[in-house]
Amino acid sequence: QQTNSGSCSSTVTKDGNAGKISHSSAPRQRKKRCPYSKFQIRELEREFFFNVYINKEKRLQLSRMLNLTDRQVKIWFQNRRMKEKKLSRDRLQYFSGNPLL
Amino acid sequence: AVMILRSRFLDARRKRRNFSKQATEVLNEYFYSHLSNPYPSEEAKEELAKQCGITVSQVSNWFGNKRIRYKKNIGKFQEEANLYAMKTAMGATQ
DNA sequence: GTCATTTATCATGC
DNA sequence: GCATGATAAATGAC
Repeated sequence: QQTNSGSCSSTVTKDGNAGKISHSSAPRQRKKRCPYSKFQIRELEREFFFNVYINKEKRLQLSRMLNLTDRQVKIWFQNRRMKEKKLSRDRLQYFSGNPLL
Repeated sequence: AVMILRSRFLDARRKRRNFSKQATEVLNEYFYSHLSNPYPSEEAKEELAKQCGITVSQVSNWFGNKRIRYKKNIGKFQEEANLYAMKTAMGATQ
């Protein structure tokens, strides 16, 4: 597929909320979903294979290497664990209807 | 042999198939009759899944997609909403 | 931490 | 060409 182009690059620009103290009706919007690159996914999956739970040090290390925030890495592991659980459920259901076992 | 089953499993997961007309009918009936709170409980999801011949996850997916797409363009679903409102009204008076 | 969601994106059907 | 189902980021309840 395509590699991530400019719109999602999380290079240095963090949340652009510098200076604005406009409280009350602050329309701070939800962060736009930005699909990760193949390289990012590969590295995340590699670490997930070693340990499903990642510690703080490796998380910081990974986030720097992949140009992601530690929050993003943390959430990726949470979602990945949920995905693994669902995969297990689906496998069980699929093979329990035993087609050819 | 194991590899074949594994690949078949992966393919079955990825290939999308539209639900049957009856299944969509059942889901829409529930959705529009609970339009003020279209969040079926876990038990309701299981019942819907059984009626539709699909999994609970598929029911959750359907409601997730339906809620966001309805909210995003209510006008497009107005006709459909009226249809099912009429349908449930007919069922209630008989 | 889990887990049901929201939202955008992907992949397919037709 | 969009409609539709499934999946991938992101949030929030608990």
